[in-house]
Amino acid sequence: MRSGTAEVPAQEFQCPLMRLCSMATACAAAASSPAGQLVAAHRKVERGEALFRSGDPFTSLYAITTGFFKTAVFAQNGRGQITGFEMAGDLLGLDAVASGRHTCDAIALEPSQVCTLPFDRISVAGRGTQVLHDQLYLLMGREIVRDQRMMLVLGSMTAQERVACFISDLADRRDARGWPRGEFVLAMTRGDIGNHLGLTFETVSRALSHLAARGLIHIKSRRIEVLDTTALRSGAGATMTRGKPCAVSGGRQG
Amino acid sequence: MRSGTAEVPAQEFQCPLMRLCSMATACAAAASSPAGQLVAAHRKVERGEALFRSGDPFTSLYAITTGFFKTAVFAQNGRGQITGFEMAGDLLGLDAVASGRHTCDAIALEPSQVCTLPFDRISVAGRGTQVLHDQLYLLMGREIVRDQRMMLVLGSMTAQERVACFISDLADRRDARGWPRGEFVLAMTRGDIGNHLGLTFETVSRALSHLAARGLIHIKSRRIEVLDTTALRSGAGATMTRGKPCAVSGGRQG
DNA sequence: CGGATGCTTGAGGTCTATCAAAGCGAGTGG
DNA sequence: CCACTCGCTTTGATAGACCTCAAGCATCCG
Repeated sequence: MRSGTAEVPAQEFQCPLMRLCSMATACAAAASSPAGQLVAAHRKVERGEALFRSGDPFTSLYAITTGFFKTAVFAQNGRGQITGFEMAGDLLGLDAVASGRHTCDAIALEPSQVCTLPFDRISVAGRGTQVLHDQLYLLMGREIVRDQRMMLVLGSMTAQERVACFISDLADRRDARGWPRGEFVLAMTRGDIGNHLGLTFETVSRALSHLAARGLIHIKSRRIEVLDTTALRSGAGATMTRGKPCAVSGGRQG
Repeated sequence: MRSGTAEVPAQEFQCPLMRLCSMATACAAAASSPAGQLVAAHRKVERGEALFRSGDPFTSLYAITTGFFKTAVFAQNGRGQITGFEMAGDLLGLDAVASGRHTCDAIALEPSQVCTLPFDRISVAGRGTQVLHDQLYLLMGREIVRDQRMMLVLGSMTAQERVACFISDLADRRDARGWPRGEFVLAMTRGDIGNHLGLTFETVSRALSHLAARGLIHIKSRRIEVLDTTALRSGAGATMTRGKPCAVSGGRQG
């Protein structure tokens, strides 16, 4: 009920972490405490505003109900790396579980709305029931798998493959939410994409143009149309030199 | 015996996840079940052997007591990416929490020994106490932070910086275990390092040679001696063109 | 001792970064 | 409403970092 009041039914999520939310609510109810105590509040984040920043104390997890975020970690020298783009239905804040402080910035790319989930209360509520813990394990485990997949992209793919993967990943995530996967509008700049993929914005632009020239996608600035999902997903290897079946010596998998 | 491993008591851990182990034991005891039920068994893994492989069903977490592992994820096309090198005191298997199946291979680089922690039993044991859950959250959270830091390395550093970071990270991790951080023997090949860092083994070799020429380290094949920790850690930017304070446009925080 | 595997180093090619300029779009103010 | 500005995008030319190919050496092991 929590986020069911807004006006954009198509692109909005009732409660992105429905399971977690309802679990939490159920737990809270079971513990005879008001549900509102667990799912504290909805918070609006303006475009360009930070939901939290690296170094901020860890208070809550945030479930995105509407909008789009980017998360970025930073090195001492100031260099930054966008570790991911999160959309409605995604969870933000898991980076802070370990140290009690956030290790990345979360910045809204669009006017967004999140559902605040105070972590300590989740913990307390979960004490009675295993379900909540299981759900959190699942979410953290997914984050680990996602990050490792990203390492594969960054470590072993050419520019064009990275961009192709990026687009097809976005499409897949939209699909998983029941949104049209064929066409959409990018919420981030070429610069952001490039940073995320370890490329410059010019290279991203060129890669997109090239993918379009090959007929895999159609682009008009931020507007993307996916024409050949299969080719995109397969990495879209084109004039690739790299990409030998290679490696990881030592094991099998020659 | 290859790299001076075995029979060196200094390099061994009683139980790497001491906290988790003892917690588990305590919990089990509290639940009036034999402790041996939680920490099932110690298992030996030969050099080159897999502790588990991608696709294997998730049964346990593994705490390394002795030895060295590499973990690698694979793409459909067979390309692999080494996501990390794990040493005594590290935990293996968190990749499988989300899906119930392992998403990477874990291969021993040395004769190793692990402590098996059946996950379902941990869950059950944790039902009563929060401590065990907290410990697991901590460990998973650390994995997330580590992976994201690796994304920063892969996405924004030059070859030489990556190698410098790699070496200094190894040194730090040895230090954290009370081992001499100044000199050690690499358990992995140049090829493995290169794969992990998104480079070729030739480039790794050259980068190491260059770092040695600059006096930051001393190398003799696998034997490493760290001479200038500070310079190494600072990324060791040398003839770097990349690496402007740059980025992550969009938000502000120029 | 010979073979195998891994490491080093060199030469040349290629992908991607860098530098540069022009087109486009959206928001602003006159 | 239009000119203007500013940020984003596209595209080109050039340079540089890293990969590829290749040969020689070191180390390990049967």
